[in-house]
Order: sequence, then C-alpha cells, then structure tokens
Amino acid sequence: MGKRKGSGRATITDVAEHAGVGAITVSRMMRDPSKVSEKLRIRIEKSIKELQYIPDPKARALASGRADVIGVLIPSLSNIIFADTLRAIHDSTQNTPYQVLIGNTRYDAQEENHLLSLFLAQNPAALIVVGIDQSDNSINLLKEANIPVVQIYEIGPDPIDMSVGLSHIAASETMVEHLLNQGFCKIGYLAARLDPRMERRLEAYRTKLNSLEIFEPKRVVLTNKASSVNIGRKLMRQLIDCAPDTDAVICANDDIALGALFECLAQGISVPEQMGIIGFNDLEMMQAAYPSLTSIRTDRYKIGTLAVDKILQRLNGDETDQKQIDTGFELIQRDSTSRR
Amino acid sequence: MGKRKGSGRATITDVAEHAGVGAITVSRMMRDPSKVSEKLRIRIEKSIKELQYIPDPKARALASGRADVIGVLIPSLSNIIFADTLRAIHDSTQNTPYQVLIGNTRYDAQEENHLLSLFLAQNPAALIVVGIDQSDNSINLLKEANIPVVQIYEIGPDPIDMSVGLSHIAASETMVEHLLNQGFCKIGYLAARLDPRMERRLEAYRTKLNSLEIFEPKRVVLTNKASSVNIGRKLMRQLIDCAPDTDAVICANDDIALGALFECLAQGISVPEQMGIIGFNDLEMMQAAYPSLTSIRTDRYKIGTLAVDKILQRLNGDETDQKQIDTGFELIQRDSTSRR
DNA sequence: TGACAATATGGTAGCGCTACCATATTGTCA
DNA sequence: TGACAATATGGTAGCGCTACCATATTGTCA
Repeated sequence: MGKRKGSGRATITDVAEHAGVGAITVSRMMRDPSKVSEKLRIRIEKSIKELQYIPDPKARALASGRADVIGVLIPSLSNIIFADTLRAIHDSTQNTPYQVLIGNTRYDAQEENHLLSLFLAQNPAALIVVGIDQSDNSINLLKEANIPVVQIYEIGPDPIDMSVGLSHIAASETMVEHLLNQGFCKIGYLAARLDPRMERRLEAYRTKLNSLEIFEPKRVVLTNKASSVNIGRKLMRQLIDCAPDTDAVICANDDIALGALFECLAQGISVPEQMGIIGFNDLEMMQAAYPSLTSIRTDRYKIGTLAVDKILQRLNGDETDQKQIDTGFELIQRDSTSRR
Repeated sequence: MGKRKGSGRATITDVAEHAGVGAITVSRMMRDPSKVSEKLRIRIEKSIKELQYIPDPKARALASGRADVIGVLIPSLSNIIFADTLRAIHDSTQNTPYQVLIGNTRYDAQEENHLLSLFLAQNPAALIVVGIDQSDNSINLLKEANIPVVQIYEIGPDPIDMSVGLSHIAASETMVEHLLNQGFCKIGYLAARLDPRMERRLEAYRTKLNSLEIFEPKRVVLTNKASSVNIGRKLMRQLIDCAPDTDAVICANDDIALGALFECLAQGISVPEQMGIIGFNDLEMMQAAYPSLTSIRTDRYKIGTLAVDKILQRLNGDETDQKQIDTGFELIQRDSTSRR
C-alpha cells in the first residue's frame, strides 16, 4: 500500500485500469479523442463516467509545463467597467479548457508587477492586462514569458504583443467637438482620481480647447478621491461656484455625469438649456436618466471577447495578422447635450 | 541532460544546491521559517533572492494534496453587489498564500454544480458560495469535500458549514413597516428577474401586507428581464398605468429604484409626496440622487471579509464557535420616503 | 506478397514540490 | 558523564499527470 494518501478521487490510472488501457491513452483521449480508436474511445468514456473521473488541472499543468489558465490583471474589482469585460472573458472561455485567474492591481504598478511574477510562476497560457502603461519591469516579464499577451481598453503606438481597445484621445476630441457643435462654448471638465486613460482624455480636452483658444483652467475641477455619483455632485457644485458661466461639462465617467445631473436638478439648473452634460462609457443608466445623458459608448464586453478570441487563435497555432484591434467608440447623443 | 525541458525558472532544487542544503529544508523554510536554524535561514533567503525563486503553486498543491486556493462561486460577474464582496475577498486574502478562483454560475444551479466539480478537482482550501439554495447534488459535493465552506448573503436554518449574511425576510418586513410608519398605505412592488433572495423579500412583503389585509396583486409588477435602471422606469410606468393610486413602491434593488425615480421625474410625480420609493442594497448613488433615495444598507464588503476570516480561522486550526454570522442590515431613510 | 509508411498504443521518466521517515546534532537532567 | 529527549536536517518516494520514445498493428503500393 502507498504511504501517501491521494485525493481519494479517481485518477487517470484508475480509469486506465478500469478500461484496460494505458494511462497515456486515457490522457490522449481526453485531449484529442481523434487520436484514439473508436473502440477504446468508447471504453474509456464509459470508465470515465463510471468512475466520475475529472482530470486534475494542476497535475496536467505540472507535467506539460503549461497551465490552462488565462491570467487577467485589472485595476479594480468594484468598477463595473472592468466587470463587464471580465464577464466577457469568462463567457468566452466557457467552453474551452481555460480557466480565468483574476488579479487586482489596485491601480498600482508595483502590485501589478508583483502579481505578474506570481502569475508567471504558474505558467499561464496567456495574460490580459489593462492599459498601456505597464512598468518597464512588467513589460520585460511579459515579453520574456513568451506567451500571448493582450493589452486592453487602450491602444497605443508600441504594444507588448497584442492589444484591443480604443483611442481615448480621439474619444475626448469627439466629446469636445460634439459640445461645440451643439453650441456650447464654455466647456468644463469634472474628474476624480485619474487613471491613465482618464488622464489622456483630460489632456486631449486641454489640448483641443487650447488650440481653439477657449481653454480656461478654472473650468477644470479635479479631486483625488475615487469616482462616485456623490463626488460628481460635489465637483459640479464646485464648478458652479468657481465658474458659474460654464455651459457644459465633460465628465471623466458616467458616475460623475450622473452626479452632475443630480446637482443640476437640486439647484434648479436646467439640462441641457443651462448646462450640457456628457459622460463616458455609456452605462445602462445613462439612457434611463431624466433628462437622458449623452455619453461615449465603449464596447467593454466586445473588448473582452476579442481579447480571448485573439488568445485562443494564437494558442491554436494560428498566427494573427492583426495584432491591434481598434474597437472604437460611439457618441450616443441624448437630451443632456441636445440643444439643436 | 534531462530529456524534459523545465520551465526555465529556478526550482527549489536550484535554491537548495545554491545554498548548500537539502531541498526539503528550503521547502520548510518557505512555509515556516521558525523550523530552520537562523544560519541556514539566512543562507537560503540569500539564494532565493539571487535566483529570484518563486515557488510553483501547482507543484506544491500536487505534492501536499491541497491547493492554496479559495474558490468563490457567484451568480453574476457584472453585478456590483457581488463585485463589492469579491473585492473584500481579494483584499482579505492579499497577505495570505491563498489565491482566489472565481466561478460564474449565471444563476444556474446546474452550472453551479458543474463548476463545483471542476473546482473540487483542484483540491481548494475552502469554498464560498452565494445563498442557501444550492441543489442537493451541490450540497453533497460540498459536504463530502470536507473543507471550510461559507454560504454568503443569506442566512437560513440549515447551513452546509458556515454562513455569513442577513435575513432577507426581516429586511423586507422592515421596509414595509417603514413605509407604513411614514403614512404610505398603498404599497407596490417592482422587481425584475428574481434571485432567491429577491424572491424571499417579495414573499415577505406579500405575507406582511396580507396579514394587514392591504395586499393587492395589481400593485406587484414583475418582469423576467434582468434588473436595470431602464427596467425600473418601465416597471414604474406599468404600475402607474395599472394602479395609479399606489403611493409607494418597494424595489427589488437600487437600479430599479433609480429607474422608478427617473420615471416619476419624467411624469412630474413628486417624490415622496405622491410616491415613496425604497431600494435595496444602498449603492453609493442612492445618497447622491435628488431627491435622495431610501434604501436598505447591506454590508457587502464586510460579508466578504468575514467569510474569509472564518475560513482562515478554520484553516489555522481554530475551531469556530460561531458558525453563522448575521451581518444585519440598516434602513437608511432619505428623502424618497420621508413624509413626516 | 513483401517492403515501407502510417496509425494506434504503451512504458518510462520527469514536471516541482512535500509527506514521511531516518538520522545527525544539540540540550537536559539525574 | 551518560541516557534520553528535543531539535535540526536530509533522503526517498510519490502527488497525477504528459513528453518522449519505443513498439505493435494496420494500410498501401509496386
């Protein structure tokens, strides 16, 4: 008798003995049934069912040197934006052998680097990271890992491997242009704690307004606190106090936009007549708000789906021609900015 | 030379050789430094640093028969409610060796059962599941697994092992009583696709109103679609059409409550004068809304924290006296129901 | 029909750890 | 100082798979 107690569950050896075949044949049959004759296939399948055999992924990973794991590093677990993409990633891996492992970087490059080391120690099949602002250290780890890597949400000039996202600069410019087209000209900006993508949008707004010589620093209201609807209200209140002639606000995201709307409602400021409001992400609530809120729609579910698609393609050996996918964005115009 | 290529990274054997000790001593030192003399400890630590050694969790798990993994099965990835708890679980496991593995059951008992089998094949250290309505099959798997199991969000009469949550029946009764106390008496109910906890709350509302002989079926508006702010608007519209004399609504969650508020704003129905609105969960936006929205605060972060605490206690060998924790709830009264 | 290729199956060793046991070293007490 | 316990360290085998190679079986063609 062995001196080491196993898990108690059936192993591949049990199945092999039960079916009267070699263990390796069972292994083959599980990974690619076409490599085993029909006769044995049926016998093995029967044994698997009878013994309720479920392969042990960690033994598999140890033996093959590759875990059927896709690591995902996201900056926040309680941000619905990332949750939408996570859902897509889970959905897309649903009928594959791949398991999703989530790491929360808390918007911290060092934490990202640390998690990356931990994840790589598990030989993941692929990795998904958010944004294009990884530390040099992380970039090296990712490149040396020699596995498919997808950067999501933003596309930039020099992807580590593949990327799926959009240009936040272009999106920001579109927001400004839309407001100008609607006749707004004293355009403010509300933003809470900035992530790199928000920073890029804010910067693009500044650049754009500067180029038109209509940029006024007093209309930019920032805080270091995390985004929230309440913060949106506070920022709006502050803006109205400091620059009461402001006629529209670009909000760093939809939560802030909703807060801005509530503050206008509370102060009796009519939207869009006295104040235009535009958000970013187009959360579902933007359409339901009254007045409904204009926003930039970003297809976060699609980003996750495409990221996994790219990864699976590569893992299946298909070289991708397209290393960078621009998922674009769409300005959804609603009441909150419709003046004409 | 070995015929099998390793990962390329340093292994425990490399560290052992480098430090001039046995591999098992390195293993010991990593898991419990106090079991190794200071002399060797320092030497091994130096070697670990120089070789940048990171232990391979899957090899560790295979050898020890137990993975440092806490499995979490949640019904939805894009529901902020679960995200809050997930964040707590991640935060609480941050400085432990445990990794969090998330499964998305999509509110489907069969999928839950399937994921459970897959998770158990990995010998997780513990499991967290949502609610108390697991299938018999799942309950058996969980009991046979012989590991700490925590059911979260709801507490019931017969926990599988441990549970951390609240009584949704009591919460619902509190909502009804609050509305009655505020002078509302024609109380409606708006709900989208029901999960078991929502069902329990709806049922408690029915029972309560029936016992007071003021229950009227026409005031209950339901749909099979998923909860959303837009659905909240639609349900409210429907309620106003079918039962225009309704003077307050209990909403299955905050999204629906926010939608109900917007519909009232759109129709010029004053809140709370003509219509009281109460939500459930107390999302951050409830406070920021105008008028602000009454809701039941549930401490979702704390639920996650306590669940992990209980698990870590048990994994450390401390038997818990308290197998069931009632995290309670708090009715946060705001403008939307404040009549007096 | 024989030579060879293609296909199907299996044995062995090894992935990187730790459980289990053995042994060497140190400390404690009469 | 000797006997024994406590402490520190190490060797070996095994966790449950699969890579790699070997061999048996079948098919194909001149």
